[in-house]
Amino acid sequence: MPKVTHPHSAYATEAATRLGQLIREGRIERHMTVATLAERAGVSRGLVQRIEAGDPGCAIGSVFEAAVIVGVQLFDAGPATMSREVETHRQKLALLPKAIRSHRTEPNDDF
Amino acid sequence: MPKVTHPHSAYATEAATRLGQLIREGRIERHMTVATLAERAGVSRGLVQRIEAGDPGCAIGSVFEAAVIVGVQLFDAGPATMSREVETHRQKLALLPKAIRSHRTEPNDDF
DNA sequence: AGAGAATGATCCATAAATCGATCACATGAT
DNA sequence: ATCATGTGATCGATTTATGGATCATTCTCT
Repeated sequence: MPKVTHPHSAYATEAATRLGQLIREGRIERHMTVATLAERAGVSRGLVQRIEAGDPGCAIGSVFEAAVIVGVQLFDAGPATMSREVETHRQKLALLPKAIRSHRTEPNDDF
Repeated sequence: MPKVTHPHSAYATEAATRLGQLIREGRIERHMTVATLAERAGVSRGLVQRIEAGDPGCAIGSVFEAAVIVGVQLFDAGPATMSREVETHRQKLALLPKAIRSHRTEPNDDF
Protein backbone atom coordinates (compact mmCIF):
# COMPACT_ATOMS: atom_id res chain seq x y z
CA MET A 1 0.00 0.00 0.00
CA PRO A 2 1.53 3.26 -1.14
CA LYS A 3 2.08 5.84 1.55
CA VAL A 4 -0.35 8.70 1.46
CA THR A 5 1.32 12.08 1.34
CA HIS A 6 -0.51 15.32 1.94
CA PRO A 7 -0.85 17.40 -1.25
CA HIS A 8 -0.24 21.12 -1.13
CA SER A 9 -3.00 23.60 -1.80
CA ALA A 10 -3.20 25.19 -5.22
CA TYR A 11 -2.22 28.55 -3.78
CA ALA A 12 0.93 27.21 -2.12
CA THR A 13 1.94 25.35 -5.26
CA GLU A 14 1.30 28.36 -7.46
CA ALA A 15 3.19 30.65 -5.10
CA ALA A 16 6.24 28.44 -5.52
CA THR A 17 5.74 28.51 -9.27
CA ARG A 18 5.40 32.28 -9.22
CA LEU A 19 8.60 32.73 -7.26
CA GLY A 20 10.38 30.47 -9.72
CA GLN A 21 9.12 32.67 -12.52
CA LEU A 22 10.35 35.81 -10.80
CA ILE A 23 13.77 34.28 -10.34
CA ARG A 24 14.01 33.13 -13.93
CA GLU A 25 12.85 36.51 -15.15
CA GLY A 26 15.42 38.29 -13.01
CA ARG A 27 18.18 35.96 -14.11
CA ILE A 28 17.46 36.44 -17.80
CA GLU A 29 17.20 40.21 -17.42
CA ARG A 30 20.68 40.19 -15.98
CA HIS A 31 22.00 37.97 -18.76
CA MET A 32 22.95 35.39 -16.21
CA THR A 33 23.35 31.73 -17.01
CA VAL A 34 21.74 28.99 -14.89
CA ALA A 35 25.21 27.70 -14.10
CA THR A 36 26.37 31.15 -13.04
CA LEU A 37 23.40 31.66 -10.76
CA ALA A 38 23.98 28.22 -9.26
CA GLU A 39 27.61 29.01 -8.57
CA ARG A 40 26.78 32.34 -6.97
CA ALA A 41 24.06 30.84 -4.83
CA GLY A 42 26.31 27.98 -3.79
CA VAL A 43 24.01 25.27 -5.12
CA SER A 44 24.05 22.85 -8.02
CA ARG A 45 22.80 23.68 -11.47
CA GLY A 46 20.11 21.05 -11.17
CA LEU A 47 18.74 22.67 -8.05
CA VAL A 48 18.44 26.06 -9.76
CA GLN A 49 16.46 24.37 -12.50
CA ARG A 50 14.07 22.89 -9.96
CA ILE A 51 13.79 26.23 -8.19
CA GLU A 52 12.86 28.01 -11.41
CA ALA A 53 10.38 25.24 -12.15
CA GLY A 54 8.70 25.89 -8.81
CA ASP A 55 9.45 22.57 -7.15
CA PRO A 56 7.84 22.77 -3.68
CA GLY A 57 10.46 20.45 -2.22
CA CYS A 58 13.35 22.88 -2.53
CA ALA A 59 14.78 24.32 0.67
CA ILE A 60 13.44 27.81 1.25
CA GLY A 61 16.91 29.10 2.05
CA SER A 62 18.26 28.06 -1.34
CA VAL A 63 15.26 29.55 -3.13
CA PHE A 64 15.52 32.86 -1.29
CA GLU A 65 19.25 32.95 -1.91
CA ALA A 66 18.69 32.62 -5.65
CA ALA A 67 15.99 35.27 -5.46
CA VAL A 68 18.28 37.75 -3.75
CA ILE A 69 21.01 37.30 -6.32
CA VAL A 70 18.74 38.14 -9.24
CA GLY A 71 17.12 41.04 -7.41
CA VAL A 72 13.74 39.67 -6.44
CA GLN A 73 12.28 41.61 -3.54
CA LEU A 74 10.90 39.51 -0.68
CA PHE A 75 8.02 40.60 1.57
CA ASP A 76 8.17 44.26 0.66
CA ALA A 77 11.54 44.70 2.27
CA GLY A 78 14.73 45.23 0.33
CA PRO A 79 18.13 44.01 1.56
CA ALA A 80 18.59 47.34 3.34
CA THR A 81 15.41 47.23 5.41
CA MET A 82 14.87 43.54 6.08
CA SER A 83 16.93 43.56 9.28
CA ARG A 84 14.94 46.40 10.77
CA GLU A 85 11.69 44.76 9.73
CA VAL A 86 12.61 41.56 11.53
CA GLU A 87 13.66 43.40 14.65
CA THR A 88 10.50 45.48 14.76
CA HIS A 89 8.32 42.41 14.57
CA ARG A 90 10.38 40.59 17.13
CA GLN A 91 9.11 43.11 19.63
CA LYS A 92 5.57 42.93 18.32
CA LEU A 93 5.61 39.14 18.69
CA ALA A 94 6.84 39.45 22.25
CA LEU A 95 3.56 41.12 23.13
CA LEU A 96 1.43 38.30 21.75
CA PRO A 97 0.37 35.36 23.92
CA LYS A 98 3.01 32.64 24.20
CA ALA A 99 0.50 29.83 24.15
CA ILE A 100 -2.93 29.46 22.63
CA ARG A 101 -5.70 28.22 24.82
CA SER A 102 -8.00 25.78 23.06
CA HIS A 103 -11.50 27.18 23.28
CA ARG A 104 -12.89 23.99 21.88
CA THR A 105 -14.33 26.19 19.17
CA GLU A 106 -13.38 26.35 15.53
CA PRO A 107 -10.24 28.38 14.86
CA ASN A 108 -11.06 31.96 13.92
CA ASP A 109 -10.74 32.38 10.17
CA ASP A 110 -12.17 35.80 9.44
CA PHE A 111 -9.41 38.34 9.01
CA MET B 1 37.84 17.32 7.56
CA PRO B 2 34.25 18.51 7.78
CA LYS B 3 32.54 19.30 4.53
CA VAL B 4 32.21 23.01 3.84
CA THR B 5 28.68 24.09 3.14
CA HIS B 6 27.78 27.39 1.56
CA PRO B 7 26.25 29.86 4.03
CA HIS B 8 23.22 31.87 3.01
CA SER B 9 23.31 35.64 2.70
CA ALA B 10 21.93 37.71 5.56
CA TYR B 11 19.01 38.82 3.42
CA ALA B 12 17.97 35.29 2.52
CA THR B 13 18.25 34.16 6.12
CA GLU B 14 16.30 37.15 7.39
CA ALA B 15 13.62 36.69 4.75
CA ALA B 16 13.04 33.17 6.05
CA THR B 17 12.91 34.54 9.57
CA ARG B 18 10.47 37.23 8.52
CA LEU B 19 8.15 34.73 6.87
CA GLY B 20 8.26 32.62 10.00
CA GLN B 21 7.25 35.67 12.01
CA LEU B 22 4.34 36.40 9.69
CA ILE B 23 3.13 32.83 10.02
CA ARG B 24 3.38 32.82 13.78
CA GLU B 25 1.64 36.16 13.97
CA GLY B 26 -1.18 34.95 11.73
CA ARG B 27 -1.54 31.74 13.68
CA ILE B 28 -1.80 33.50 17.03
CA GLU B 29 -4.26 36.05 15.68
CA ARG B 30 -6.49 33.17 14.68
CA HIS B 31 -6.13 31.49 18.06
CA MET B 32 -4.66 28.48 16.38
CA THR B 33 -2.41 26.02 18.12
CA VAL B 34 0.90 24.86 16.61
CA ALA B 35 -0.48 21.34 16.56
CA THR B 36 -3.63 22.47 14.79
CA LEU B 37 -1.69 24.35 12.14
CA ALA B 38 0.53 21.32 11.65
CA GLU B 39 -2.46 19.06 11.18
CA ARG B 40 -4.10 21.42 8.70
CA ALA B 41 -0.90 21.83 6.73
CA GLY B 42 -0.30 18.10 6.70
CA VAL B 43 3.08 18.30 8.41
CA SER B 44 4.45 17.45 11.83
CA ARG B 45 4.33 19.77 14.79
CA GLY B 46 8.11 19.91 14.90
CA LEU B 47 8.24 21.15 11.32
CA VAL B 48 5.84 23.99 12.05
CA GLN B 49 8.12 25.01 14.90
CA ARG B 50 11.11 25.11 12.56
CA ILE B 51 9.09 27.04 10.00
CA GLU B 52 8.12 29.68 12.53
CA ALA B 53 11.72 29.84 13.69
CA GLY B 54 12.79 30.63 10.14
CA ASP B 55 14.82 27.48 9.48
CA PRO B 56 16.19 27.87 5.93
CA GLY B 57 16.19 24.12 5.39
CA CYS B 58 12.43 23.74 5.38
CA ALA B 59 10.78 22.81 2.09
CA ILE B 60 9.28 25.89 0.49
CA GLY B 61 6.04 24.05 -0.24
CA SER B 62 5.49 23.27 3.44
CA VAL B 63 6.28 26.84 4.45
CA PHE B 64 3.94 28.33 1.86
CA GLU B 65 1.23 25.89 2.86
CA ALA B 66 1.45 27.03 6.46
CA ALA B 67 1.43 30.64 5.31
CA VAL B 68 -1.72 30.17 3.29
CA ILE B 69 -3.58 28.60 6.19
CA VAL B 70 -2.93 31.51 8.52
CA GLY B 71 -3.68 34.08 5.84
CA VAL B 72 -0.25 35.36 4.87
CA GLN B 73 -0.31 36.93 1.42
CA LEU B 74 2.46 35.81 -0.93
CA PHE B 75 3.93 37.99 -3.70
CA ASP B 76 1.12 40.51 -3.73
CA ALA B 77 -1.36 37.97 -5.02
CA GLY B 78 -4.16 36.55 -2.93
CA PRO B 79 -5.52 33.04 -3.42
CA ALA B 80 -8.01 34.41 -5.92
CA THR B 81 -5.50 36.08 -8.23
CA MET B 82 -2.41 33.88 -8.00
CA SER B 83 -3.51 31.60 -10.85
CA ARG B 84 -4.00 34.49 -13.23
CA GLU B 85 -0.69 36.01 -12.17
CA VAL B 86 1.16 32.79 -12.97
CA GLU B 87 -0.55 32.44 -16.32
CA THR B 88 0.16 36.03 -17.32
CA HIS B 89 3.84 35.63 -16.59
CA ARG B 90 4.01 32.31 -18.35
CA GLN B 91 3.35 34.22 -21.54
CA LYS B 92 5.78 36.97 -20.64
CA LEU B 93 8.48 34.40 -20.01
CA ALA B 94 7.81 32.78 -23.36
CA LEU B 95 8.97 35.99 -25.01
CA LEU B 96 12.30 36.03 -23.21
CA PRO B 97 15.38 34.35 -24.67
CA LYS B 98 15.57 30.62 -23.93
CA ALA B 99 19.30 30.62 -23.45
CA ILE B 100 21.79 33.21 -22.29
CA ARG B 101 24.80 33.89 -24.40
CA SER B 102 27.90 34.37 -22.29
CA HIS B 103 29.31 37.75 -23.22
CA ARG B 104 32.44 37.07 -21.25
CA THR B 105 31.49 40.20 -19.31
CA GLU B 106 30.31 40.54 -15.76
CA PRO B 107 26.63 39.78 -15.32
CA ASN B 108 24.52 42.94 -15.42
CA ASP B 109 23.57 43.93 -11.88
CA ASP B 110 21.95 47.33 -12.21
CA PHE B 111 18.19 46.99 -12.11
C1' DA C 1 24.01 26.33 -42.11
C1' DG C 2 27.42 25.37 -38.68
C1' DA C 3 29.69 25.54 -34.14
C1' DG C 4 29.70 26.17 -29.48
C1' DA C 5 27.25 26.74 -25.54
C1' DA C 6 23.11 26.60 -22.48
C1' DT C 7 19.40 24.02 -21.07
C1' DG C 8 16.76 20.20 -19.32
C1' DA C 9 16.48 15.48 -17.96
C1' DT C 10 18.18 11.30 -15.74
C1' DC C 11 20.99 8.25 -12.68
C1' DC C 12 23.34 7.07 -8.44
C1' DA C 13 25.52 8.13 -3.97
C1' DT C 14 25.25 10.85 -0.10
C1' DA C 15 23.67 14.36 2.90
C1' DA C 16 19.78 16.32 4.99
C1' DA C 17 14.95 16.98 6.11
C1' DT C 18 10.95 15.07 8.13
C1' DC C 19 8.28 12.15 11.15
C1' DG C 20 6.78 10.17 15.43
C1' DA C 21 7.57 9.59 20.06
C1' DT C 22 8.96 11.44 24.34
C1' DC C 23 10.45 14.70 27.92
C1' DA C 24 10.83 19.03 30.67
C1' DC C 25 9.11 23.34 31.10
C1' DA C 26 6.16 27.42 30.40
C1' DT C 27 1.70 29.26 30.06
C1' DG C 28 -3.08 30.48 30.68
C1' DA C 29 -7.56 29.55 32.82
C1' DT C 30 -10.05 28.28 36.96
C1' DA D 1 -1.99 27.98 43.69
C1' DT D 2 -3.33 24.29 40.84
C1' DC D 3 -3.92 21.81 36.75
C1' DA D 4 -4.46 20.83 32.07
C1' DT D 5 -2.25 21.86 27.95
C1' DG D 6 0.65 24.28 24.64
C1' DT D 7 5.39 24.82 23.60
C1' DG D 8 10.13 23.73 22.59
C1' DA D 9 13.78 20.39 22.36
C1' DT D 10 15.81 15.97 21.43
C1' DC D 11 16.34 11.16 19.69
C1' DG D 12 16.39 7.38 16.20
C1' DA D 13 14.36 5.70 11.90
C1' DT D 14 13.03 6.71 7.41
C1' DT D 15 12.03 9.41 3.52
C1' DT D 16 13.56 12.88 0.57
C1' DA D 17 16.43 16.48 -1.36
C1' DT D 18 20.82 17.55 -3.20
C1' DG D 19 25.24 17.10 -5.71
C1' DG D 20 27.92 15.53 -9.47
C1' DA D 21 28.23 13.36 -13.69
C1' DT D 22 26.39 12.45 -18.13
C1' DC D 23 23.49 12.72 -22.38
C1' DA D 24 20.37 14.64 -25.87
C1' DT D 25 18.28 18.64 -27.35
C1' DT D 26 17.68 23.41 -28.25
C1' DC D 27 19.25 27.79 -28.73
C1' DT D 28 22.26 31.84 -30.02
C1' DC D 29 25.63 33.92 -32.58
C1' DT D 30 28.60 34.17 -36.67
